Amino acid sequence: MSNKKLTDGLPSRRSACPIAAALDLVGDKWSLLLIRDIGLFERHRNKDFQNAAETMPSNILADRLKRMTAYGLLEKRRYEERPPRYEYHLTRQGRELLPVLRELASWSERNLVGVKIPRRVKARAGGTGSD
Amino acid sequence: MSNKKLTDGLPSRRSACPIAAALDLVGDKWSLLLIRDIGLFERHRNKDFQNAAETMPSNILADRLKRMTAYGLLEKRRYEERPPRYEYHLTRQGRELLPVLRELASWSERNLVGVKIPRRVKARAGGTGSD
DNA sequence: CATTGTAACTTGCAAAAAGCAAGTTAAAGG
DNA sequence: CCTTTAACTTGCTTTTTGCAAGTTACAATG
Repeated sequence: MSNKKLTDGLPSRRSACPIAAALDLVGDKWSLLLIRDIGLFERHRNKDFQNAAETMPSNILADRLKRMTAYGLLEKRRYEERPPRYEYHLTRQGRELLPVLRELASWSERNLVGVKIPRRVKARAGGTGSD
Repeated sequence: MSNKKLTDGLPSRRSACPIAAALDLVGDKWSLLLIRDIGLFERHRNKDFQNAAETMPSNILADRLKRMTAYGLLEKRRYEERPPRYEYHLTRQGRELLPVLRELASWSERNLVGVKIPRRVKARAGGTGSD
């Protein structure tokens, strides 16, 4: 009955930079994975999202669906009336984010396959000449 | 002398999905903006980053530079010896993220120019047919 | 017609990350 | 010595995320 924090103040732009503006909308931990689920993995329903490999918390899931619907990236459709059930689809704007995801995936496959995440880092100077 | 939290446990992959893996590395609020600063805006030094339009907190900045250097996305170079001064450059891996940023910027320019962020949202069902 | 089941959320509280301001370090220059 | 500057670091507050349990609207079962 009372939306409080997460759904109230939607983010304002940090700057005029288009990259920053895009990240203000979808630059959090989960939004782009939801776009991936819907646009690339044919997942459309609440339960489908919960069955994704990443197990996103249900409150965050609900919030992101709401936010991205409000932004116009997603569209919420009732697919069943009498027990009211819903599914989410990408709008044109949402669909046009897929090339970003494909670039990310491509980068990941080229550069990250089997990347070993270091445990403890000191990050001191003195370039290793990785160029 | 004692790194504590932010620099210690580097993120582990949420899943085997390459998109998720990429976002585990750079899917936070600031990392991609730093890649942008270095790769697109010719900013390389601590102070340059602080002069960016977005005013990132200095502790977060330090942490992200350290993390991304540890990941192999950035390279730290000493450009002056006797007062020790450093600058950061993209490695090949870091540079190959730029197409992702270009896609993001392109999406933003096509879909977000002058987007009015709504103030308060209820996000109820009943599609508006935005497709 | 009470009981169980299920999708789609919502709520409360704890944990983690981000943000802010002030402090530190290593030197140069006066 | 005293001030200045780049490049961080530290302590503390605020915001976001995560977890677990609860709620709502029905359908189906017995």
